[in-house]
Amino acid sequence: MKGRVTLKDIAAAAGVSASTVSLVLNGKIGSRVSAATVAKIRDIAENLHYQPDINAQRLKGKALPIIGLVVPNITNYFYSEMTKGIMDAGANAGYNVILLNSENTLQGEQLAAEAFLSVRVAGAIVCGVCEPGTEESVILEELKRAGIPVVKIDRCEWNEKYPRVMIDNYQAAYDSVKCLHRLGHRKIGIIATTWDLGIMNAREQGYQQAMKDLDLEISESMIYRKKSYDLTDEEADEIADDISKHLNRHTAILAIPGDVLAIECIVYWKRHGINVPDDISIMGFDNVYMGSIIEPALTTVDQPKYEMGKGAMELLIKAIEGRSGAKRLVYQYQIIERNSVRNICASE
Amino acid sequence: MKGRVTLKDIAAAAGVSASTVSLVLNGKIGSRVSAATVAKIRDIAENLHYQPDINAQRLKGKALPIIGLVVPNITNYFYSEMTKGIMDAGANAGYNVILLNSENTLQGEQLAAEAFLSVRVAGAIVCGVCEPGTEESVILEELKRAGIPVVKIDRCEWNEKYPRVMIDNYQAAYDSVKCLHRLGHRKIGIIATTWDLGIMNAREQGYQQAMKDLDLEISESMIYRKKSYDLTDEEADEIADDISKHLNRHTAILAIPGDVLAIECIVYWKRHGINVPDDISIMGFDNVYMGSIIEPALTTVDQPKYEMGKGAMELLIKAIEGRSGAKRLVYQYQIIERNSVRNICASE
DNA sequence: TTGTAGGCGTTATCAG
DNA sequence: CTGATAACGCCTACAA
Repeated sequence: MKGRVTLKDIAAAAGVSASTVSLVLNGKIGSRVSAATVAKIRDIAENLHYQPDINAQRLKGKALPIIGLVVPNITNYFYSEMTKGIMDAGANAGYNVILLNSENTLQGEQLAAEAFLSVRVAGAIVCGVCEPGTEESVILEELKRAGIPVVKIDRCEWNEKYPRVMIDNYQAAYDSVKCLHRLGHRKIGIIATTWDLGIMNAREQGYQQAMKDLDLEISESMIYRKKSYDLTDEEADEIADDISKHLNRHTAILAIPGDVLAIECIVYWKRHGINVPDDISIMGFDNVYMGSIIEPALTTVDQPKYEMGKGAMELLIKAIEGRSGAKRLVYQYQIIERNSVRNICASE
Repeated sequence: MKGRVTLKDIAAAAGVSASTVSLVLNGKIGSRVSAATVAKIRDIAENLHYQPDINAQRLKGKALPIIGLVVPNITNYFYSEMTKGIMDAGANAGYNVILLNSENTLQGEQLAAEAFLSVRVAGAIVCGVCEPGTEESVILEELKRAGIPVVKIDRCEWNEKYPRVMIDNYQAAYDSVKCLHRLGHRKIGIIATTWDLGIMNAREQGYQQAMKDLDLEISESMIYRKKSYDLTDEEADEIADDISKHLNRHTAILAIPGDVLAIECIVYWKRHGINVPDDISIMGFDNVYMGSIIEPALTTVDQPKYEMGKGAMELLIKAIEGRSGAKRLVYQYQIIERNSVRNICASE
């Protein structure tokens, strides 16, 4: 006794066959079923709280109204906001979301791919892992081979074959440097990563190019690198500490891994008596809610997370339904100037 | 051509029947299939990246390894942390999670219930809505009637029939008042809600009782009520503003709806030149990450969100597998003293 | 040691 | 107007 109400139950209650019930409930009656029967069936279905079994429907060729989503970590506001956009756009179109955290791990992403394959999701949205290896594309290929459309979001290469949703990370970093420059900064350091991630490389290149174009000098000592993928671990403190020991090297730091790391630095510096932005300026990336709360409020590059999520879902739905969509959706970023960057020009 | 690899494909490739493949892949061979066949089948399955269709498996009576989860809003750190606990515990046991936001809306929860019914999830975890009405239980009853085990989390009554995971909200609020009292506060106000929510009522009663037991006076004017469910809207500012206009009424405020609201107040007060904790002390609920970042750092009641999520999932799995589990899992809260509450005793 | 048959809930096709 | 029937992919008896 599983309690689920099936077509048969309704058929039995209505004294008709299951196929008639199916016809009625799917509205596929060109005035072929008597009005009385229709009413009775609808009524019973309502009373019994009938919900079609989408698994059985899928067996008959209908796509499952479920899509898979992998993000590194749902606990991070950046991804949860994005996820909400995805879910909302999905709900509008009747799609539900199976959510998985990859923990920035190839294995996590592999597990997600397997789950998606098993579930026979209608499509998948992937915010990829950092861990290097060609295997990531292998996983995506697997989904593709199985006929599951994939849309990548945030973490993707500017040029690649998968449909993807992103901002122009290169240009955003470029503009960030220009912003710092406009505020009078000349010695601009960067917290970069060792991650094998297109968007991080793009941001770093944007930084390099901007520095070059502005005739500013870069030395290796101004480039700090985050190795671990966790933005709030001891390594964050180490980097913050390292920077604080060389305050003369730079007046401003661009934290390209994102706001969470920038915030971690600010917190660390505060604890150690280093003033932001007087002793050091810092600029983040992503525009996370916390950045507007912390003191000083964080200057950052806003990514329209929610909208990007929505866009990704809409793109995916197009792909699922066989309509062609864009190969690349580029959203506008926006530099939000707050108080974590000192205006050197003004103060002199 | 859907691309999915099925048992048949493997059978064809191996030159055996589908049932043999099924037997082998399910390990149900008491030395009944030849080692060579086994090896061949395993090999082919591997190469073809075969993943069983769990929808088809479910039709055969096996429970879907998918559970449903409704939370008010995944964007809120409290719920995302909880969600992570649920997902992690689920992953350990092979369960995936379909996530839905209710937006604190009965309709949202209804939609979730319908989705869960359609998907035939193996079980559901519900963090209920605020909106009043008996309908919530109707929805849960619907799931139950369909044989879908339900575990409630965070938002539940102390005494009710559903298995549930929570802290002792009454006692936590009671202890919060005692904490404020110990720090020298006597005029203690509260931000309560108008929501029809057991946990909020419990917290409010805990506050009332503690005040009584400590011989402290309560006047209606010390009780502010949040009506909307959104903790960061204009109403939050209105309440903060209202409080700021009557600083003589109270030296401390207990924000029982949660940290997010408390933080909103602090931000508002800062913008308006009111000092926390010198002009007013405030204490939150939940222990959200942001609370440790904001200045002054927020004194609050920690709920073990991640562990509660894990516990809920483990409870649910027991229910799914027919093993009996606890009816109520009560986790320990912990008062975390930071700097948003002034120590009046020390400063005199 | 392996194959065949039936059925899970649904839908589509074809009879009645 | 309505009912059988087959099929989707898988699993389990049972038959060979």
